Amino acid sequence: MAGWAEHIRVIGRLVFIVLRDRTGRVQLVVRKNISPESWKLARKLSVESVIAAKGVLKENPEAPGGREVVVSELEVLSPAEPLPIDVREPEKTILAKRLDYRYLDLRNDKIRLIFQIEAEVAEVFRQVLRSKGFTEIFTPKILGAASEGGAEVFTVIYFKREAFLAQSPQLYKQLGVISGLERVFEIGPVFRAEPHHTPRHLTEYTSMDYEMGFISDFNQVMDVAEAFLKKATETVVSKYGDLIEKFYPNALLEPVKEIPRMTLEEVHEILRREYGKEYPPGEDLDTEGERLLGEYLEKEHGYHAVFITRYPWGPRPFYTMPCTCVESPGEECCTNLKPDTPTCSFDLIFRGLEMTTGGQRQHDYKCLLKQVENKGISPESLSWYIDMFKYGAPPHGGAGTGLERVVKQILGLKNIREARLLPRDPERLTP
RNA sequence: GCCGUGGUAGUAUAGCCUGGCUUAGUAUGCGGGCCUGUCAAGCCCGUGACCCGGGUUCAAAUCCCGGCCACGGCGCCA
Repeated sequence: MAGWAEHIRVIGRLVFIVLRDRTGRVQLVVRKNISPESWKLARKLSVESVIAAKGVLKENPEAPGGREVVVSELEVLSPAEPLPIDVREPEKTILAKRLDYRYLDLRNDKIRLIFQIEAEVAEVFRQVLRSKGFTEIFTPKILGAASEGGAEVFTVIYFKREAFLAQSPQLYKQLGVISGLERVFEIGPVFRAEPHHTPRHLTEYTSMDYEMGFISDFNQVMDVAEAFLKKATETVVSKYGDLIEKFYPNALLEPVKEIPRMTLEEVHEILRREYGKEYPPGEDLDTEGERLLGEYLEKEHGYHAVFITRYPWGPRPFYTMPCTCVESPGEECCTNLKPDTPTCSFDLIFRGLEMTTGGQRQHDYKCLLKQVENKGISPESLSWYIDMFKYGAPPHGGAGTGLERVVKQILGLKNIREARLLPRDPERLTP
C-alpha cells in the first residue's frame, strides 16, 4: 500500500505511522525486531512524506479502529520537508497563507470536503436541468465587446486587438434559446473586474446559468431555481451530513424545503416592521438588509431561502422584462421606463446572501431597442445580439447562480475564498 | 474604489498605548536524546522572528510618513 504519512509517533524500538490516501487511513506499525531496516527509515520519516509499505494486516484492539498493518518493508517514495502551514488544524493558519500552499491545505479532510461538496452541487445542477429537458452549452469566454457595461470587465490582448473576458454567459444563453434549443444551461467561469475586498466576492468564479423559452410567467424560472436548491441541499445533507456536522458548526444540516416569494415592497415592509429599517421605494437591499431578512425568516418561519421579486428597472440590466410589458403588452409598455418601474426579475437570498439573480427577458425587438437606449448603451456594440430578436424569439427567462456562494452558505464558511480551489481576488494571481 | 484595523521565529501569538528595564516572552513545529502500544504521545536538551523604505530621537519592534500585503465594513454584486 502507498500514501501520505499523516502522523508519525516514535516510541523507542517501535514506530506508528498513520497512512492516508483518497480512500481512508490505516495505522502502520514498524517494529525494530521485525524489520530493522524499515524501523531505521520510519523513525526519521517526516510528516506528509509519500511512502509505500508491505506488511500483514492484523486485528489488534490496541490499534485505532481495531486493525493495523505490521510492516515488513518500507520505502520512502518522496520525502517531505517541514511543512510551512499546519495541515492538521487549518484554522490555526490565516487563510492567505493556506491559499499560498493550497496543495498542502487540501491534505486535510475538512478542506477537501468543501470541494467534494462543490462537485456534488454542480452535479445536482446538471442533473436537475437535464431532467427538465435543458441542453448543456459551452459559450465563449473571450468576447469582442463587453456584454453588460464597461467598468467591471477584464481586458485581454487578443492577437493585436483588445478583447474582454466574459462577465456572464447571459447573451449566449439567450442565443441558445432563440436558436431553437429552447432550454439551455451552462456551468462555467465568469470574470468580474470588481476591486472588492469582501468575504463574498471573487474576480473569477463558477456561474451556473440556465435560460428557458416559452415561459408564460417568470415564476416558472423561479420554480427551476427552487427545485435546484432543494435537491442540492437534500443531496449534500444526506450524503455528507455527518461529516458536515463534525467539521462545520455553522452549516445547514437540513434540506431547504420551501422558498417563499415576496416582492421587494413586502420585504421593505418586513424590515421596517421588524428592524425599523427604512428604504426608499424601489431601493435594493443593502448587505445588512439581506442579512437581517435571512435572520428573520429563519427564526420566525424556519425558511432558509427567499425569493425577492419585482425589482425596479433602475438597477437591472437592459435585457430585463418590465412588468408593464407582461401585464399589458404593446408599443407603450416599454416607452416610459422609469427607474422605479417594476420588472419581472428576482433575486434568491440563501441564508442571508444573494446567490441567484434571474428573471424574464425582453424578447420584443422594438422594446429591446428602447431598453438599450434607455440604459445609454449604443445599439451598434450589441448589434449581433439585438438582431437575433428580428427572427422569431420566444418569451423566455433564466437565472445565474454563484456556485461558490451556494457552497459557502451551505457550510457556513466565513470567506468565499475557502470555497474556491484557487481563488482570484484583486491581489491574488497565484498559485 | 472609499473607510477602518493589522503585519513579530516554519505556524499562531505576547510585548507596542507610556521608546531604554528584552539576551524580544509563550505555544506548537523543526533538530537531537530517552522510551515496545502510541491515539494532537510524554519527558529532557537545542533551534529559530520584529514586512520593505524613509524620518524623529542619544536610543525605535514600540512614535511619524510612504509602499506592499492581509483582514473587515461600505458601495456593488453571484
